[in-house]
Amino acid sequence: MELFTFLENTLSLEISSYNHIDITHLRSSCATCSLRELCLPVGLNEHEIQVLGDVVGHKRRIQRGGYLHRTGSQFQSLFAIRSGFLKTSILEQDGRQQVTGFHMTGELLGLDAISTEIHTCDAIALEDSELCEIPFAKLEEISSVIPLLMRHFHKIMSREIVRDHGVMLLLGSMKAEERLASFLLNLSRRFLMRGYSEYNFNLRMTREEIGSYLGLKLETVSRTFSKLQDENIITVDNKHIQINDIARLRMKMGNSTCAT
Amino acid sequence: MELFTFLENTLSLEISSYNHIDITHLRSSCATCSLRELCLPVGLNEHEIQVLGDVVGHKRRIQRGGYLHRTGSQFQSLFAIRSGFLKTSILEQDGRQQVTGFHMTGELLGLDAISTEIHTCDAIALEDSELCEIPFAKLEEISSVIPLLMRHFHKIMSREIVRDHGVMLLLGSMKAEERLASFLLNLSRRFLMRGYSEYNFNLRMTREEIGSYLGLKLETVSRTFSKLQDENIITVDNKHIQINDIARLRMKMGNSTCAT
DNA sequence: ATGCTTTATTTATGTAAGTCAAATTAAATT
DNA sequence: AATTTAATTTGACTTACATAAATAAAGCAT
Repeated sequence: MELFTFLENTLSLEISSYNHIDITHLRSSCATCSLRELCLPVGLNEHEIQVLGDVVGHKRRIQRGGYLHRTGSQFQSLFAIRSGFLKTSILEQDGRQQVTGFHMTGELLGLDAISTEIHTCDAIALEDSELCEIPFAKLEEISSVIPLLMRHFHKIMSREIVRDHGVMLLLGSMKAEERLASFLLNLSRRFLMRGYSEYNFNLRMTREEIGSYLGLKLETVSRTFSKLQDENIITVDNKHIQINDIARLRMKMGNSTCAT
Repeated sequence: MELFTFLENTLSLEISSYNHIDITHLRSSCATCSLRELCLPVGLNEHEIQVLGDVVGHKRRIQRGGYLHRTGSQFQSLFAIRSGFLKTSILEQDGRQQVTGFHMTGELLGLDAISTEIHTCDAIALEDSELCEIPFAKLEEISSVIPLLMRHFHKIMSREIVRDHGVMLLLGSMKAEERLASFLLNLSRRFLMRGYSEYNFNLRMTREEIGSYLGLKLETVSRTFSKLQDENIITVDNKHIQINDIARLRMKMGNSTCAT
């Protein structure tokens, strides 16, 4: 039951009506992580869950700093994050780099590679991580016979598009302070959804990686952190962030037009 | 046969091996536009094409300035652009706006709305446009029985994610001149793929809309156009663009590190 | 511990792009 | 064709962020 609560938070979906599904036996298996994202919230029956269980492949461990996949490598599987924290980034010929996302437990990696069956980004673990491999061909096969699974998978892809559009808005029209406020509030919410504190957390990434994601230089990230700290909105201790006044942090994000 | 060439260009896919499919009878029907994007390149058989034809709903005309859909409205269908030119943009409470894309013939709109079944952006015609409605529920239904269609649809969604990541790179790390060069080259390629001149085309959007898409102010867009014109790389006559030296334009885009 | 490397902070200075304002041109409307 | 409205261009000025360089702290191995 606790897991249901967790899932409701993580996925922002109503699953209370699916209490009849016994998922306790899945807890300890690798299937759990992918099922969280892929199957559970959509109310499959016992049989369907079992079918889906078969899709989930090997568990994979990646050490901090290790690559899950590199740009240009062949795509075969999606990866569901069971635990840990990863970044994805694209690298241009000229050395220009852009972090395209930070990813945590329950999220799905590899959606960009479906297009050409070649990975378009590097996925690097920012802390030791565990992933479940989901062979994509199998997933598609099974989607054909479990409509709700297909539907849910489409929603996951669509959600990624919506997220990207949000980042485009951020990069296209926000100032440094607003970007950082958005970023912190986004992390805060995601930690909360996973049962961690929304006010106290450790950043897994460097200032440079934050900067790359937000379209800022690391110095600007650092300076902006300091500024928010001076205003007693947050407390920064190296990688540890404490949000002291989430309301004011939200205001920082909200009205760019008012901000001077 | 000419249509095949067109499709190969448009979709960057090899369809020459599917010459056995007779698609001439589809030409004049509304189905054509959606089939272009959805079905043809993946080599369906006659029967499958017919099944797919049933998915395609009404043709819809939107006048210049008209809305295809608004943020917050209920999602039911994807729309394939049969002709015309549209923009999509998201609008925040505080008035901040971001153009998330410009869309032309053969492209598919509405993917972002699958997630919540509510449109997350406005879609506005920048010139009189014709669209084919594709009820999404039907599309999913049929995907179940035509694996190649499902596969292709997934690739389309994935391609949108890849595109968005490209825009994130642009917004996150390029200078005004590089952004505009990228933008023009992107348009150029897309016009070429549709059989139009790659060196001469008319912009359908205003400087302000370009600026919104590229994270720049309209004055900066205008100034940068003028600068590229001074260097004889392009000729700008209001909305008409002529690319005089595509190689140098590519260089403008390429090496941000070298550019001073 | 000790040094060595990476990461983070801080300050001063420079620059690309934003802002404001005004003139010009094009497009829409009557 | 006349009038209004919107779009574009250009110049002068300001600012937010980048760049650069020096310092400090943290992580990691020896």
